[in-house]
Amino acid sequence: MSETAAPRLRANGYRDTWCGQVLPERVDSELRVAGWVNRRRDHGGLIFIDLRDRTGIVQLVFNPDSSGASFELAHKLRAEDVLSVSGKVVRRSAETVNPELATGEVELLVTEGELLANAETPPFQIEGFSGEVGEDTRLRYRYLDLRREQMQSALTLRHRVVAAMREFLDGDGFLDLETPVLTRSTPEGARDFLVPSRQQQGSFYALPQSPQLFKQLLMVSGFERYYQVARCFRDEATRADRQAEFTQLDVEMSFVDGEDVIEVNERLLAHVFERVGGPEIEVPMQRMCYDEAMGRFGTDRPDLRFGLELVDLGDALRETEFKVFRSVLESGGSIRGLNAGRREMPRSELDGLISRAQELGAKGLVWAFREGDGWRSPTAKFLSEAELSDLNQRLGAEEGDLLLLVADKRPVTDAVLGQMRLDLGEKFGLIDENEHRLVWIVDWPLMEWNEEGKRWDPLHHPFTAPSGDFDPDNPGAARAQAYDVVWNGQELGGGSIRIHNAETQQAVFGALGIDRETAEARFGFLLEALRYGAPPHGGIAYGVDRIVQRLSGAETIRDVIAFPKTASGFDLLTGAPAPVDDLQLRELGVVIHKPKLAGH
RNA sequence: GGGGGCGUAGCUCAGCUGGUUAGAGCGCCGGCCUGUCACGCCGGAGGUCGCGGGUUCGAGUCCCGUCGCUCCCGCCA
Repeated sequence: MSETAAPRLRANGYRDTWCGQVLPERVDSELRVAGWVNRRRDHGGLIFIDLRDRTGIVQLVFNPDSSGASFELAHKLRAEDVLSVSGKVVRRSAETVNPELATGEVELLVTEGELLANAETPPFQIEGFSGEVGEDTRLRYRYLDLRREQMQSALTLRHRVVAAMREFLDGDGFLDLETPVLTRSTPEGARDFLVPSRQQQGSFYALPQSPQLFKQLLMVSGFERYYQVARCFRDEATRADRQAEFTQLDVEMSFVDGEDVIEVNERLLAHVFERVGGPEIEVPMQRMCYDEAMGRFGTDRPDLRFGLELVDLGDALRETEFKVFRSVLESGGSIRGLNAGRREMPRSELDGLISRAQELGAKGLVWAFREGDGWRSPTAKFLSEAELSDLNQRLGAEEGDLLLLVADKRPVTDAVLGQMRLDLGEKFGLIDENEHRLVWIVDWPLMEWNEEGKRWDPLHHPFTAPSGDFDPDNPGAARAQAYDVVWNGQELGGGSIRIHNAETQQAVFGALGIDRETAEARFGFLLEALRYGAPPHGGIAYGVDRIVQRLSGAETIRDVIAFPKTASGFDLLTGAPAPVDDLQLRELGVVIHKPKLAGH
């Protein structure tokens, strides 16, 4: 259970030793331990209690001869009662050693015991139950769920990760500085959590989506190297790897270029992984251009542990008679595909792939098995022999290989095939869980065209510095001084060099469709600060929860957060969010038009 | 906002094509038990089948609505 050495204990009336430290070298010594009753085995004339604290479990033995009055106590003990006992450490006879237990060679022969607290029967068994308790029950009684060894380990690991981050940054001259949690709403990006102001009725604070602007201001202020373990808030739907409230390691440095930031961060990651027993990191880490990542994997966070790479097929179909492909190519779209390898797949599963492709935004999916020089596929009859043979060649198809093709606008083909590649990689067991691939994604576009909104959106955020001069008339051509670090297909962190002069910042705002007045109203303080001597600066932000999730092997981010919320944002333990009384609302000047009572 | 899955004892689940008294394992309670470690043995209690409505002679089962949990899509600069 222990992830760190237990701290020294001052001997007191309750205990002088941790449960996990009742080890063979203590045989014959008298000691006192305290903890929770993990399990009791009452044999009538002999009672065994497994006593648990955060360091582990030790077996207590009560018998009428040596335990005296505490024998009667032991008989009444129930699961999760809190107990302090003293006694003598004795070696177990060879046949009663429990090799499953770190303390299994010894046991504590109890002479005195004190019941510190009675426990009601817990709603679920803390230990010794092989099934998986439903998550809502776990969250409703999270303080009990957290007693489980798995959760103790996860949160201890989380502590160690954050401690290692601090240790590294402290040693490298970074200052841990705090920034406000009550801040200003910026309507771009994710929805803000708003906090009504009592003193300025009708006005609202917003909880920060990140400390981005404040850390830039700290650079203007000359702190040069800053970090913060910062709680961030986004009022968006949650996912297995997303919570509305999450923790970020936020880092910013002055007088640096992208290489400097990457160098520091490679050392940071190597240090953290080394400290917590994560996979070894080779420095310098692999780098991949954004365009290459999109081209080969259809995503800006590629999982490099397996192949199934995407292939451009448009050139093989320039002259095609197949109307579907033809119209896509004529309207500037792309045809891309991947070779899933030699797979048997019944028709029902192939239909499932089509549904999945449609769910991901494709209009359809072409599947085919290479057969001779051609295809076995419903689509084969629409394509010429030459085209089929060319496609087979481009996809590296061998006899029987399953080929998947999507025709659409480039972002759609990438998104669909990129996700299907991951689905298939998992389905076919192509991912070696022991392999770890970290990669920097570099050379990003600064902006991408938002077809729906008919405007340019930043790929990172509007404060990212362009590479070289920025041409406001051709924003799509601009590249960004940005870098994301990706681990096995998950983004651990992302950052950039920031714009450090007001003119460039204005020009970028302009290209993003934020006019001068709006920019002044929302970001005037930043533009102003940039005019007072801002050093070149940049940094990065890491998703702490995701890093810990990965390191612990947890299925969801919720398993490494002490008190997470459900998918719909409820805290099942406290009942938040909850209605407030009218007086509070009146003081805030808030009027509720449609009171929606929580169904909790 | 949309789609899928789930909701039956404290927990994890089974419950067929609608049918008579809704089951199992664990836990819990009582008894017995001096070497167990998922202790064992005997006995027992425990159910608003999420909630509301409908169909039916009859609903855990079918239909509609609703609430909750979860996964996915949208969203997440």
